[in-house]
Amino acid sequence: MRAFKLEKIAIKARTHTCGELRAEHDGLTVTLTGWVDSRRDHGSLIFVVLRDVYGISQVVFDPSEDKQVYESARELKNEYVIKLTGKVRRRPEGMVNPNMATGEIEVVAQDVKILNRADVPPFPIVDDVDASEELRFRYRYLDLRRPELQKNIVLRHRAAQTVRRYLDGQGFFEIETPFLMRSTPEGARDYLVPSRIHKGKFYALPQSPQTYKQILMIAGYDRYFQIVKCFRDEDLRAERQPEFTQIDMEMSFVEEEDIFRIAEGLMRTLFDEVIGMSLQTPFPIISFDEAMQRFGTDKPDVRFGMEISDVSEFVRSSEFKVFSSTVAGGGIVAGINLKGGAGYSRKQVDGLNQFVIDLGGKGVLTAKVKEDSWDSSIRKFLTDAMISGINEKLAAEAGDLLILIAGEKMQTLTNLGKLRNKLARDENLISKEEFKPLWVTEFPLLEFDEEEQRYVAMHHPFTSPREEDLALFDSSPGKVKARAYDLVLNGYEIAGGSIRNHRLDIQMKVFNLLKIDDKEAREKFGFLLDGLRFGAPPHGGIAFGFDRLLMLLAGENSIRNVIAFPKTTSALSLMDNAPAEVSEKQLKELGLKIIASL
RNA sequence: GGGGUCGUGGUGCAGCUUGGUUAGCACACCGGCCUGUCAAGCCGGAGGUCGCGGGUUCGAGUCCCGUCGGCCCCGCCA
Repeated sequence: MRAFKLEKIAIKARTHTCGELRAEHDGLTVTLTGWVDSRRDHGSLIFVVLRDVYGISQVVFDPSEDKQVYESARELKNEYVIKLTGKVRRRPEGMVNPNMATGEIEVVAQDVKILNRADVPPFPIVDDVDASEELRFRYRYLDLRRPELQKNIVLRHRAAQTVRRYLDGQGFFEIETPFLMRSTPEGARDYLVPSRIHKGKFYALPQSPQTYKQILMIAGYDRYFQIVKCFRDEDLRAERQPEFTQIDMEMSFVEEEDIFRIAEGLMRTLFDEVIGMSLQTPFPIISFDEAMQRFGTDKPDVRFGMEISDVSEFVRSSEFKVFSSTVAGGGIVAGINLKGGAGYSRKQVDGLNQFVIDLGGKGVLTAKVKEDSWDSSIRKFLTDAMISGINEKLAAEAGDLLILIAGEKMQTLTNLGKLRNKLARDENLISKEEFKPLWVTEFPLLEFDEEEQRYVAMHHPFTSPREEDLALFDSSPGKVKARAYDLVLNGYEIAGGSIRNHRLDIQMKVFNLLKIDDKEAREKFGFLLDGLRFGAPPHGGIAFGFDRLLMLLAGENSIRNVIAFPKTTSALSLMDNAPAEVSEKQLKELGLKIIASL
């Protein structure tokens, strides 16, 4: 990839790129342009490594070849931009560098021209840079000059082209949707844009093009896609940026399986063409309930085991109050088995306990499994039958560490799920080379929001309920399942979507459950509701988190390393200092006034 | 909104627990030597007042409070 040939670029200033010269070019006179990567001065022999985005080449300045050119090389410093002409020759016996793509040859300098000088950079332009991320962000143009990041950015380009080619081949049309749209209720906090022409009114930047793509289906475009920026004004994480890119898709006349096949085909093509890895399709499917039960999360990492087991049945009548009363009160006792973890020290076990307490739980109870019994503070409260039951359920063997949590069902499972991930990281149970995608389906349509004291959509308010659950709408809305699905890869949600409501009556029923009355629905989503009245086809779609997917393809653990200009965890851009104050004049034009910042 | 952690020459770190000599090391940088390096080597040199503000103290990089910023996590993210 980095040995791109110059003939394809056709720039007069140079004849070749820094990455393309090989033994076959021996004897050729070439001109290269690029940045000085390093200079090694041997007194009367100077080596300069020249770099561009395509690779690096070694240049030799030899006074016995050309005294004057040799003298001018003494002036070269790191990151100077130069144009260099010289003769390619095979390196002498024993001097070949096998770690370098161009290591068989070197260029004997005949002429060098400094196109621009450079100050000493604040950090070296090398792959294993140890500069802080803060510094790298401030000088992002230098950071982006590092081969490692250039590789990621080029990988991103390749992936985007692959997406376009694949989806075009599947009959999708790429259609742009507005960035300036109206703010809608539900979901994430919007980024707002004040209107100058209509003072006091605001546009919102899209959290996703959701309504537009549904409108496109109603308009008959059949298959739509877009590689598009989305904006959410929420707090950041290693895998979350305030603006991020989605591969957004929507299709008419489809059911879940149709979308799975397209999404799987896209994944296969991406993994094959971008990193040369073949994925097995179809991907396995598990339900939301099963994911929660076995992994304590709706985005399980299935590259390792350590699954959660519910052991409530064994301790229901235990003398240990914490267990028996939890189960009696409708809660559960569940646990995971850290194979070979019996060697954990008191301090390590305390650490696990504190981890769960920090998550808002009550802590953990542990048992070190011995040949005939347990080494545990709760041993004395449990009968032999209880212990062997739990042992069997958790597949416990001597030398294992069992970690149990008692409490409300969802919280217990969730905390065990987080503990499971933490332990896998701590114990290095995760293979870096492996990719294990799976579909998670049968999500609840709604979840109860304690803060707002009402149901909110788990996916989004346009998601269709399952036909067979319509009867539950009035009696127990919390039990209604949605026709929604997530694609999970190695513990990351990399895509999510649903079959949408194309029938107006069902859409209105969902709005009513969300406590959005007819008037508000009409006001906020009138255009979409009207559209549903004029011949809306059944439709559904999915959106991939492009940055997250690239992070996994590139083997990075932060989304920031696959985004050219990312923001910090406090949503700042350290290079250009956004966000920034604006002039009085600008505010006045917008009819805005800043109230004292708190 | 909350928790954790970090902030010391250009860069990465040590020093902080037990306040007190010229704040130490490595890399980078500058000068010199060196014809086969590719983490080049050898010799020499310059460069910091410890994120910022306040406090305690005879005395603060070191203790306390606040604040700003980076990173990680919880909440949040349909």
